[in-house]
Amino acid sequence: MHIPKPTGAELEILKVIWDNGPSTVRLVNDTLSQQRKIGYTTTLKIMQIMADKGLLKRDTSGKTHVYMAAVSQQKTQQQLIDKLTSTAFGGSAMKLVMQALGNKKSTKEEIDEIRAFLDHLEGGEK
Amino acid sequence: MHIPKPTGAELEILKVIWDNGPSTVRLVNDTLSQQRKIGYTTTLKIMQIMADKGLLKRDTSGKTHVYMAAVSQQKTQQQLIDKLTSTAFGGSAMKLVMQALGNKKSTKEEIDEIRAFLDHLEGGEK
DNA sequence: AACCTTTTACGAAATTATTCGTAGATATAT
DNA sequence: ATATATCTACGAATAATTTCGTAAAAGGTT
Repeated sequence: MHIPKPTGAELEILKVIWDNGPSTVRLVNDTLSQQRKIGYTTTLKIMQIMADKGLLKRDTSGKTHVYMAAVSQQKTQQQLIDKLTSTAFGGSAMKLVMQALGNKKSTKEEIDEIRAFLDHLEGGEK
Repeated sequence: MHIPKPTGAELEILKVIWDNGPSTVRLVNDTLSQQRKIGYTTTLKIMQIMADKGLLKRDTSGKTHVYMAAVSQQKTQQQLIDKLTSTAFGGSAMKLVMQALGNKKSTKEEIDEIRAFLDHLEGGEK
């Protein structure tokens, strides 16, 4: 089965669950409600849809269902980066990286961190 | 006036115009048609909407209107990166960069290019 | 048991985005 | 000038996403 890319609202929910671990609709909705106006049944509905799509798994043994992520944060992030890279950066991840670095005030620490990361990357190459 | 973020179909069209410069609906549609099935009037309609939104400007002096980008590729790319950063990377552009670099086979040349870019960045700091 | 609260299920409305058919205008060719 | 092709304008159909009202089920409490 192919798991589709999460929509905007779905991504919001995934973020809450990635941060908090397995969660009830109540917790997710309380968290989202701090950011924007959203009804309980709206959150419920989207989470049900996500379970159908395979984005979430759920434990329905109790009265209150517990939902957990069925897709990893990392894989999802990569999926989104790939999409953005191909749609807006002509397929070049490097261009995306440059753009992300360019318009950003970076501290020396952050820059050094990336340098270290590059060294590590290069070291890992055969 | 606030110019909204382009939708998926709008971004496709912007890309064609960024690549080719001021373009007619015909050219844009011919280009998009090579990638996927899309009717002429669909392309026309979206481009008209984009002009209304302020994403495109158009010269209507001739019979065949000529559309040009009203938003720069760079600014739009940055806007998309910012969105992705905030929605999927907890606001950290660095995390996004790491992720983009990490799951990517990079050549030594590309890595060196980024190093040079980092040096330049650091040099540019006040 | 009768009541109150919380939850799920369902369906449909509202919103946003995409698609295209049809009509009328404008130009080009014969 | 009539026919043909191309273009814009307009409106509406379709699709995808987000929203929430209502009702029934499940647990709690008294």
